[in-house]
Amino acid sequence: MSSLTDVAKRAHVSIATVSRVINHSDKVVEKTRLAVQKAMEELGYQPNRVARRLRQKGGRRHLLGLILPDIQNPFFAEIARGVEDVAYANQFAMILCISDENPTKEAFYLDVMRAESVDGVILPPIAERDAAVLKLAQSGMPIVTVDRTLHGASIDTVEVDNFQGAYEAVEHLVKLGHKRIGLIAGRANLSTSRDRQRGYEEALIAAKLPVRPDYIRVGDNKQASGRGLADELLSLNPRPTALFVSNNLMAVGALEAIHMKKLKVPQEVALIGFDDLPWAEALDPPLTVVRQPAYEVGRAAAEMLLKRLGDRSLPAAWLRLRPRLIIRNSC
Amino acid sequence: MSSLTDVAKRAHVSIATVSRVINHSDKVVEKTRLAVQKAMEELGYQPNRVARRLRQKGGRRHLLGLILPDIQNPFFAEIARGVEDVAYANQFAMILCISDENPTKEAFYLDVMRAESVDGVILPPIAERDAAVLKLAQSGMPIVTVDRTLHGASIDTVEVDNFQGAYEAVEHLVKLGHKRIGLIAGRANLSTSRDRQRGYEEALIAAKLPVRPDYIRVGDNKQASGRGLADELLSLNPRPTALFVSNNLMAVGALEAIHMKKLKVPQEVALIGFDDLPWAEALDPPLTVVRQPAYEVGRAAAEMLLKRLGDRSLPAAWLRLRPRLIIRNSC
DNA sequence: GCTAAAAATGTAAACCTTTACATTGCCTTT
DNA sequence: AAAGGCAATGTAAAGGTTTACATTTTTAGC
Repeated sequence: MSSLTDVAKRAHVSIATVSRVINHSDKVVEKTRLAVQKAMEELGYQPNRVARRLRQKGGRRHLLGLILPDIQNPFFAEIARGVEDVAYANQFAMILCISDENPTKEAFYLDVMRAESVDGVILPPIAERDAAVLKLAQSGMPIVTVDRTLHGASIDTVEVDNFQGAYEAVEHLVKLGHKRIGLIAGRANLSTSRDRQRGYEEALIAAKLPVRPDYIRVGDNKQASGRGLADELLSLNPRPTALFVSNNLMAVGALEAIHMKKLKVPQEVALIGFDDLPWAEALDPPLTVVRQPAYEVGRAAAEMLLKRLGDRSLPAAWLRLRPRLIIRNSC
Repeated sequence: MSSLTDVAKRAHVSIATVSRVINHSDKVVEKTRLAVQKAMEELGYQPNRVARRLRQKGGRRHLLGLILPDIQNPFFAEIARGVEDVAYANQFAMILCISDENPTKEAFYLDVMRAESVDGVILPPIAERDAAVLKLAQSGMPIVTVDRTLHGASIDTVEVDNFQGAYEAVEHLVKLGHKRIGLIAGRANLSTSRDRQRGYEEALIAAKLPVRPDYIRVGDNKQASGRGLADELLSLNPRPTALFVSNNLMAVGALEAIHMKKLKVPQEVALIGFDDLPWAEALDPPLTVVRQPAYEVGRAAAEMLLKRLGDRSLPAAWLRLRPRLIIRNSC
């Protein structure tokens, strides 16, 4: 692996000049620049990003971090695509780490981000008060939170109107005549879960329907918990005629539970999930969902981060995107 | 951000000693070690990974790269989980990049890996002869290829017996009495696609059935192409009574096409996909698939890489895992 | 208590950049 | 023709770590 020194020797100039050619090619006279470029080419020289980052303090390192709680959730995967597209278009590399909804792991990867000195980090915080994220933000690392709200600091944020999405979903069920609507809520301690639950409750209240605590179960956003809790809800007497499920994976789980109980969808149970799935059409039946614009969330977050990198003094931005109810055949 | 020097000063020792405490705490006497650890704690010291990597040449940098062609494909996402679990258990950070099946992008990220000087890289090569990967491998970077074979170098590999999986799938269809079996093959230029096609053909030949070129379509592994090609195949006259689809996303697409044509599965068309899906149970109908042990592929690859990091002189290892036919209701 | 060996610790160079500051060389002005 | 100014280039330090080698301290054997 050739270094600056090798190039400098070959081009008969100093390393400073080579460095200048690489970075701000202005202060170098044409002839020298060409000689250096020729030497770089001949040696197949590639700047060492590690050394560069060690030296460079606040600069653009063209590296951006994304920490996701669960890569197997298509919602997050779609966010990743959005971020990546913007990053790549701007010659930024995106490195992705998986925190697995595990605070220790998140802290570990936040530290990796700091230590690798990425330019900025995008992440859905694991908890509403996430000390590790806050600490990194306070240390001056540009951070954009997505999907979930973080309390305790003013940080760039892109989120979706979860309340609205849930409200519309439940309203839709009400309009279809459902009076007993169950909720499988998402992990507590997540702003999204709470907002969706609030949307559910308010929609019921607006329809003058009772909010029955026994119709509300709290899951962990995983498929298995959706299955288990749907099973519980559907064993109730009288059982709910409709279920609103607060996340995509749990919705699939609920569907499995319904199939296991051999109930007909939507005749015996209606089902609405939060988050779309690329194969929602192919499910049995095609699933009605509240679609979050996940790709746009990712794009917007990356753009926001890039903007902040350009000007650190910008006030914290807050973008709230609107979800959309996609009606298929499950209710 | 405190540095080695700060810790050294505070503990009244030299930076070398501090470094030793951090790395191989053997050569340091108990008392000193405690003093250093105390100082580190008080200062909240965290080693600077960038500086560390700059210095450390062949050593363990505790950073490992994974480049995946498509994060939205659950198969790859599952591999990522496998790799991540092993990495994390060994205090390695895993950084993940998305090449999007795009050679330019792959080359870009390979360069990022080199430049960030990760300890090693795991990836399914985008093409069978992937010059960029070969070049990086030749430069001494430990590489483990997964899922797909790379020609032109002896490199650690973890793959799945694609031939066998496809053979069993088609054999199963034959046993059920199907005589006209269509194939939606995967992207050309991928070893997996070819092996699966070979399995399909040999199974037909073994059953003394003709291999009809018009029953074979080549897709790009994306959902949309599965939909389109299934539509084409099912418009043929006589149309195939069964489809074997060479990847999960295309299988979902095929399912959509079948639904659009209002054909009954499995009565009118049987369907088998390659790669399982976490929600295959909830599809209409639950999809029969050849399940690849993706998680194990990831785990094995990471373990292989870690092993190689321990001893560079090891001969290239080659692990072939067996897929399993999971019979559900689509045939 | 002295010496030699072993163990612990310290010193300084190296890794590859970037960049402040110094130097060189050329051009313009009087 | 000399001086001053400016543009181009060079020199060297710094960034935080690891590590070969040098030095100091401890231990053991007598």
